[in-house]
Amino acid sequence: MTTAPDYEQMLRGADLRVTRPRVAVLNAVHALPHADTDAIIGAVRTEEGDVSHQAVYDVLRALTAAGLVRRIQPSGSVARYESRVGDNHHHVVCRSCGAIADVDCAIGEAPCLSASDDNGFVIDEAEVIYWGTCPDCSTARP
Amino acid sequence: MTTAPDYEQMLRGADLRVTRPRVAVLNAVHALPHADTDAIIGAVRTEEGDVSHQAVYDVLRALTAAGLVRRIQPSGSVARYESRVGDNHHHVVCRSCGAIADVDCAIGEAPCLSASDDNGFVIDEAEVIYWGTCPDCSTARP
DNA sequence: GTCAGATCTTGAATCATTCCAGAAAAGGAG
DNA sequence: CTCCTTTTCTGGAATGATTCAAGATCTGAC
Repeated sequence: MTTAPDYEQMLRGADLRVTRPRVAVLNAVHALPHADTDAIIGAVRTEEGDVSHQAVYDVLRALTAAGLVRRIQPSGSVARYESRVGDNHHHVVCRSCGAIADVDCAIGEAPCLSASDDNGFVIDEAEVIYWGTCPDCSTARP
Repeated sequence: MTTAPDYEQMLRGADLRVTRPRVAVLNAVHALPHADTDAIIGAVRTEEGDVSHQAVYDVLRALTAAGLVRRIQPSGSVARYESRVGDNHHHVVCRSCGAIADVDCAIGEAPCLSASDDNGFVIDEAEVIYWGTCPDCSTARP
């Protein structure tokens, strides 16, 4: 991998206490892009031994609130988490197998799009999900 | 309302059998924009008497597959349904209260956006969700 | 080292959604 | 109009992600 992020430093920077479960979850989210909660729990337990699923849920919520991870949840999918934050990129999701890939945003800063009519809402982010078919599924069933 | 849609005609046009629950669900979705399943079940029962929740779930899935209604599900929300289909419009969602409003798409046809890098995916739709604060919540807590 | 408060553990509860098997109804043919 | 086949609806139970609750443990600051 690239320069290993200093997870402890990241936590302190976000005013979060440094605990083993938190470091393990941060590590898992960085190692498994777009992983769901279950996969993260598995990775954390492999690395750290017993950790309650509840702790993982709590940690993920805290990290999301602190902006250290980003939560995404395409329709029909469970919650997934990724470590790329701050660059307002988007996602392409496979309708067939649910695979997710990153798509860079041309603008890079939120909100990258402006609404034609904001209905009086104060908009701070435009989230784009591209729906389609991934290469594997396209090949399997042309 | 505008000219009352002929729900029976719509169902036949989509090669779906015409049943009381289906007409009632179509009616409810048109009457309650962005309603969740529970609200639709309530509206259907008010109008039609006892209808099992299972029937409503089945009908909503059939109508969605037929393209008569559109299913939307912003992160952290339950499934919601709307009757505007075919114009590829988008939505603005309030982070505070969950309110949803429609936003017309400047292009109008899917996919209205093209990805900077499609990762090999065949993309057929670009779904945009604007996140922000609705007028009510903005006023309540400035 | 001590302490208050944040965080983790364990175990149960909630809630949207789905699965199942049988009963009922719709649409087409005779 | 009546019968038959297929789809659809009913009723009840199951699933699975996520959350709630109470008490034990750990972190960071003094």
